[in-house]
Amino acid sequence: MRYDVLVARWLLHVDLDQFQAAVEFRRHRELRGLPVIVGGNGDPAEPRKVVTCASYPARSFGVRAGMPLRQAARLCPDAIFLPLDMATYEEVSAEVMDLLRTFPVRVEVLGWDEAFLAADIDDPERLAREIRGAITELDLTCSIGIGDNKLRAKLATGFAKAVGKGVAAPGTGEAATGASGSGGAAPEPVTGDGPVPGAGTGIFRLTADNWSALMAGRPTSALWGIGSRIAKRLSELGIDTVAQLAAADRDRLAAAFGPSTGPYLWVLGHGAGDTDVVTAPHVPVGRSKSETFPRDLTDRAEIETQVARLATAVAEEVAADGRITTRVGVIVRTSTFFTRTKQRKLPAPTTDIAEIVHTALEVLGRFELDRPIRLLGVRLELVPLDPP
DNA sequence: TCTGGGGTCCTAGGACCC
DNA sequence: TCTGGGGTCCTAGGACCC
Repeated sequence: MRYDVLVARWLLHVDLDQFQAAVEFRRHRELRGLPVIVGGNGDPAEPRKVVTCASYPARSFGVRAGMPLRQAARLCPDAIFLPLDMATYEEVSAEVMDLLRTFPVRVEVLGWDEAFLAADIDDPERLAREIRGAITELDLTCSIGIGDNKLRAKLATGFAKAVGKGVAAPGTGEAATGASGSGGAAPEPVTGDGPVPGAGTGIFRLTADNWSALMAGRPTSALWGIGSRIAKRLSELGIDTVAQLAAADRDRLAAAFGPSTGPYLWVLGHGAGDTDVVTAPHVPVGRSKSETFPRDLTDRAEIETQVARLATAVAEEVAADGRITTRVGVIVRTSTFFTRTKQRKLPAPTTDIAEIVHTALEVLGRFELDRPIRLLGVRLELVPLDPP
């Protein structure tokens, strides 16, 4: 397979708005404009299930992705709760990606509701408007960030997202809630000098020209790749803003974060980044299956049964994909939310489901298992595919 | 009201070998 | 009864992202 890595003039980041909720609105038009919350089995009373996507009206009640469903139900008692429907989201996502590929761009799929596009054109805003129009035809909406690299295009989308609809601009402190379609509280995207012109209109351009003006004063966590932990460690070094990160000493960052991560953080501060758009389908390096149980497990036999079940399920999926397993890992999370992993390399790569299950149980046997267990998981690492 | 599920990549330490 | 340094493989954990 040939990789398209031609230098592109513009990078576009296309991000579907409130994706899972929007998919539900497509088939339940009567729900449009209502507070809809998608997550779990659609039962707000179910413990240990969380919000995957909340419609904008639901967000106005403070409902956020990653929040327990029961909490969402308290914040927004009149919300309509719907179960996750992975198969449909996957179908709609493929429909959107196929549509994007009809434009004169190269498409790199980033998730169900996101893609990077590389375009060699003169007027990226015009292209973005055309794409938004086409997406509307699918009964969906999207925001589009335009940048001179992927990082800036991705961050531009944050400025593009509609203000006041529960979606934060970059740097408003709403880093990674851990779910797609997540949006934070919605303060005005400001730099300190007031609102950003053009923000919230669905399309926004962020390049070297306006990088400093828009990003310098924002917290480091506004950057794609800096989460709360690294932001905190940077803060301990006296680095709180993007401008301070850009001005930081690279050797100092390397000493604090490692020879690869340190300099990478410095690069992020400058807004530099990749421009490669890889159109080749993604080949996963591993596959896992995990489950948080409604009630903690304490019975050893039950724990073993569940691990065997998860191992069987994930091994069958891997086998169906024609992939070969090299390592078997087990994840155990206790009721205290302590998470531990152990893994073992197989003597030889295998497709044998019984051997994988047996190994998972062997790995499980190395855990203490002296506390109630809330989650079990099995992860398989796979032999890389031969290059075509 | 406690905190989902599925991924990727990086770092660090110990074992082992030369 | 010593001592070094490099390279690679393996595991555990951390951090981030959708």
